[in-house]
Amino acid sequence: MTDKRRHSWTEIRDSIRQMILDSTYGPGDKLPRDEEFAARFGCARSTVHRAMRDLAESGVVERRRKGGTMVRRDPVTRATLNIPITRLEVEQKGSVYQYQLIRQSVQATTPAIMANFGLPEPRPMLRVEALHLADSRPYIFEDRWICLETVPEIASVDLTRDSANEWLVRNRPYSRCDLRLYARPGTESDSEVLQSKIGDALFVMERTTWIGEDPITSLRAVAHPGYQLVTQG
Amino acid sequence: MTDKRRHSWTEIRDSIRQMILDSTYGPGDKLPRDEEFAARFGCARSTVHRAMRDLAESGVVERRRKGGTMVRRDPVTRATLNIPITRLEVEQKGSVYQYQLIRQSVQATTPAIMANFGLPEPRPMLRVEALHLADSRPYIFEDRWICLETVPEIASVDLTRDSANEWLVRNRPYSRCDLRLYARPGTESDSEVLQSKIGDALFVMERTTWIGEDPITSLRAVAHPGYQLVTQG
DNA sequence: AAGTGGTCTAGACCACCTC
DNA sequence: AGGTGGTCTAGACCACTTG
Repeated sequence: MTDKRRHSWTEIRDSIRQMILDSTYGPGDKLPRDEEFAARFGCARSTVHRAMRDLAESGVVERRRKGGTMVRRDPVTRATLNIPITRLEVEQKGSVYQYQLIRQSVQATTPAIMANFGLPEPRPMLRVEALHLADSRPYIFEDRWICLETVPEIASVDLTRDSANEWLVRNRPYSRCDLRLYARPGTESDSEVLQSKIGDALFVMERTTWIGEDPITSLRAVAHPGYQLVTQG
Repeated sequence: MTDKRRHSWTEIRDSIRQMILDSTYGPGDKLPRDEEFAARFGCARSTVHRAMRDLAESGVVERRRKGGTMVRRDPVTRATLNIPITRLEVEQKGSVYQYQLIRQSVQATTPAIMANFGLPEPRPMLRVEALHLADSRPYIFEDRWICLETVPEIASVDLTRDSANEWLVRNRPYSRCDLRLYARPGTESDSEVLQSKIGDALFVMERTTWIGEDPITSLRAVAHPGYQLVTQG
């Protein structure tokens, strides 16, 4: 009796991936149309589509309407970073979380922030500097700019109690997020808030978000010495 | 005349997301079944499914068979890191790429590497230390361990010519990848390969990959001072 | 203009998990 | 054991983009 089990999209994805590794289809080659694959595998076109979407998301192939499906010339390793709300990150380590608002004012954007957002002209935004603490020790210092035109409600949030980080994550979805990670030697002003030494290697995360074309927030988060960003996928 | 346009899954996703932001459904709440939503929106269940899958992938909801769909209590920001082959990263900046093999030998895994892989016992692996250069200047130094049982073919690759980075990405798919990012002060041995100064803030990426349960490779990549990891999504 | 991937439908069955 | 999400099918139409 023949195996009448239906083809699963993961099987089909793995078969196609194997053909790519086999060099049946090399970098830059055009793959057969979904319909063609469906006929070969004896499954529905939508099942091939599901498999292809997975390969596209993981960076193995590139798809274009009318253009077809190509094997990517430059394979990439894709990793998903989960960036939790800082309070939860601290609490999940079993530490006590505290938060301190350091400064808050409306200022015109600096050239660096304008560059982050891609704005041609300066714009007044709410600048918030705040410190997150774990077990009463500095954990992350954040210097954040929030666009008042896009997020007017932020003006009525009591930022001495609730962190802008948490309020924004819970209340403002974003459609685009730029991220920049690097190491930087600690400065004198870092040492004041983070209790670090001048020259310490500090881990910095810069994040800028938009909803549609409208800027939401741009922030630079500087972590205490020894901080690690971990992901598993 | 009524609008007969079909509902798109993005519209439905946005509607559901809006209800969550509206607190129609709060953190931890159970959402209606997909079928129920389909009836309300007047669309097929699979369209609701498509919308829900997107919300689940972006960390807004959590789904379980029989358990239903819940609004996540702890919203997370998810960002996808694209980690290209180092050669391409250098070339895309318009620089000239070079590669130098520094050391290569079979050694028993150190406790740190065993911990990365979750191995209970030491195991012989190929250790490769290599330097990637951009315009003749040190770019990234990598210290890599490759499991000879999982990747026996690596023994026949000429690692003086081709980087293990490139060979593995092109030839070995992985099913799991752990990533750890942090900043570290430069040591004396860093300064030898990276032409950095002792105490410089260096950006470090540690990556460990498996295929199924089998270890593939674990590496620590130390970047030159000033390196930035950038993503856009 | 036409070919390709993207989406939507309606229905069926399956697999997992909680109840 | 039963309810829920996950998958698969077959078919249709749509939208993008390239030849």
